[in-house]
Amino acid sequence: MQKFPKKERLSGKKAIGELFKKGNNSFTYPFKILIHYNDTFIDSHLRLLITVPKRNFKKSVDRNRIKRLIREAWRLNKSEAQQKMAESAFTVDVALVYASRTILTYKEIAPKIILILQRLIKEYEVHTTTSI
RNA sequence: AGGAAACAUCGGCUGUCGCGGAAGCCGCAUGGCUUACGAGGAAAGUCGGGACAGCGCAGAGCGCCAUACUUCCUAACGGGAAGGGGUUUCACUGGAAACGGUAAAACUACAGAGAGUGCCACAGAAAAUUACCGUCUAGUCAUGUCCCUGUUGACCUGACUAGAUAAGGGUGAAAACGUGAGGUAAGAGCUCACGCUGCCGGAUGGCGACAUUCGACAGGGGUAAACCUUAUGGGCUGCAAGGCCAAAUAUGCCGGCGAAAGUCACUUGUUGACCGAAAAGAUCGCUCGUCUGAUGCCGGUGGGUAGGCUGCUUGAGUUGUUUGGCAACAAACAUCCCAGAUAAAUGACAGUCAUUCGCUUCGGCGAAAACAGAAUCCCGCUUAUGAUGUUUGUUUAAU
RNA sequence: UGCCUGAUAGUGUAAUUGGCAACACGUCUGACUCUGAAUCAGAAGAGUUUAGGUUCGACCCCUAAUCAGGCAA
Repeated sequence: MQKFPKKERLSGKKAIGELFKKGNNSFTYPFKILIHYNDTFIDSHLRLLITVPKRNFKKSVDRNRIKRLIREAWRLNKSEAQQKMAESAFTVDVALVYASRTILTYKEIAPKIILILQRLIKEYEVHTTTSI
């Protein structure tokens, strides 16, 4: 099943503030990526936040479309990462900030998301070994 | 065929995977399954107006703000409908001219400039009860001419003084009713004829704005999207309003804040209490009024929390028929329940069928598909928009 | 969500009862210098964010739009 319920989405002023304040910053075109490891388990093992800045896209139609495409790509490809993290005792928060100024199609976005998820798995393995 | 206005609709179906709340079922529970439903005409701008909610009643006067032809519609509006007046354009037409008449189209923030104040650059004599040049009359002086040589004759020209006048002075965006005649020392609506405009009164038509007509009077520019006058309306704040629950905490720190006249008490003074209502504060501003008024109030600063439920979607509602009305719209009857998210759902991929465009070897192939995304709800306005269809009237061509 | 300001040469600012759009820096040309900078002289560069209206006349007044900035919770 390739679902994407509410629990796997990051929400709440406090959690988002924490993520943007303490998260590790990296960049993979066209996304700016923020990752933060919570010490305790909250709702789900992997939580995602999608952001499209209003500065680059003035019309809410465009912002909505980009967010929907990213969410769709994430939903269809996230299962591997979720399986790896299934036994851990903490939660990984991820924020994707869309940094391009043009609207990409689904066929362009999907490979990038797959790439980002693979990197995420590698980073996760490093994090677990060092922390233990 | 072109362009205009109004209204309606924007992709359909199948498959695979998802999202949101609702209802039902299963489960101790996290949850799972099924069913139907799930963006717009502008959801936008936040420009008007309401509903709803809260605020130490919101009251009076002044100020402030908004609106401004009439009637009607509406819950209300700065919105809409119908009508009136005006402006511009074009055609025909009357007249010597000034200026009108008829018909059509487009536009119209359209109360008052004859209540008051201000302003009108440059140019022009003058920009608003004018007077520079000019024109005319009278007087004084000077020069000259004439002859009847006058104490002080007549006339021409010039200067000065006192008055009359507003015809002409070609400027300007705008010039003191227009044209013609009379009249006069010169002139002037000073008078007359024709025409124009305004105001008052009467009559007729219209609910009314107003129109037509008669009489009398007047002819003193423009600007109120300058101040203003008149009339009407306006309490303020907004669903992040407001209510409830949970969690957390600090009556934290700094500054400011009064008591007239009077009574009582004893510890007789920077005392306490009563009465009273001052300072201060609230009500958009000011004055009054009202209310609060000491473990209190006001201002500043700082700490904690920042989760959930409700408000929340059944409403000036949708669709249809009939009736009334020129229309906006209203009434009656029947019918239906039709989004409620919260870092924020309404989607992705594949195929196929329609629509439009281009190329066609007429088999097809390729491409495109506007403006744009609900956030308390509703009625308007404004702005952005590619098509397709229907209706209406208009222009051109043909019959 | 609800409000409030502003928009003028390339840049920063002026422009008052509504009457010729101004100043500084920058740019360009010339002079000075072996060359450059500084200095001196001169020139160009806008029609006032856009559209409509009021007025004889609009940066200024009114209406609508566009863009930018700010405030409250």
